[in-house]
Amino acid sequence: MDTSPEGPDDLIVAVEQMIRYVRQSARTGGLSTAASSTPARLSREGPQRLTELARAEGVSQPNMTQLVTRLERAGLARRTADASDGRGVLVAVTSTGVEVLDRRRAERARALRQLMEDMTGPERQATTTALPAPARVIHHRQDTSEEDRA
Amino acid sequence: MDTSPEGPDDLIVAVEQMIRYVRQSARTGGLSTAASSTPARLSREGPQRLTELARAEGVSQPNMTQLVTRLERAGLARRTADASDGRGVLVAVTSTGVEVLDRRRAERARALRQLMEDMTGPERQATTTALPAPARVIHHRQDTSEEDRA
DNA sequence: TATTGTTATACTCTATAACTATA
DNA sequence: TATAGTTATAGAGTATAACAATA
Repeated sequence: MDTSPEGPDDLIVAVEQMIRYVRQSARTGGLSTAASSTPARLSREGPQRLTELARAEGVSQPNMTQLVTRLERAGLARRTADASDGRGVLVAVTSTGVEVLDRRRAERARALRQLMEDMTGPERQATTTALPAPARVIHHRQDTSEEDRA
Repeated sequence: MDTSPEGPDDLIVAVEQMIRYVRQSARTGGLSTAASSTPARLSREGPQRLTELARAEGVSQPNMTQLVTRLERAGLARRTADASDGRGVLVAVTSTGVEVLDRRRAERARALRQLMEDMTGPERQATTTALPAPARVIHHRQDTSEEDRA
């Protein structure tokens, strides 16, 4: 029943190695994946409610509370009161946060570019073509399950 | 000097999404990446010294001490004294550990297979071809830097 | 009563520094 | 003195449960 000759095991190993590599490269910028994903979203989509953020990032509300506290301490994000709802807070990225994001993005891009320079032409070609595919499928899958929950 | 039309940013996003997906799927088995990588290595290569393990996994010695302690508590690994060196310990995977690894491997394979079923034929083809390429380059890069250190 | 956010608690994963025991 | 391993300490990142404030 195997669709691919090598079986999925090789792919899993490949993905795990890529995970390690990217995580290490990401750490160079001083931010973990969790710590950078939220500022990135805030910079993309503007200030948001804490609950909304937690849901969007797929983490628990207490987790997001802590994460935002850490981001605030690092000067990357800011809490402001929500004028329309006394219970809520709005979380926004700071200008420092945006700068750090840009720097980090550049570093990761450099790491990935260097990785691809070490590939053969066909490998590079195939990678460029293939990599967005799993992402697309995952994205679609997540959207669908969110609709299920709603 | 961009080699690819889309630029590396799209690839980074793709990789990050894959990381999240695989991490979530891996968690299903009850073991994090760190907690499963070491038993996997032990099952592949046999019992090893703690220091050796730490170096191979790229973590600090205290980290490995803790990790092995957790694995022992979970019944997945075992410490034995090294007869030839009173200071050392040998870490081995248990039969339970091997079973859990197998189960986990199957679960991940299923997740990945399902992911690939949602792809178009060409996407699937390209993914199978491309995914091992970054892994190969990363692997080579790690080997080289280890030689540098030695 | 339901929702928003925080606090309390606990566990994994990670690191560095200090320590113990053996070589 | 150098090496192997553990303990101490600290911080990120994650979760659930309990709580306070507001709607």
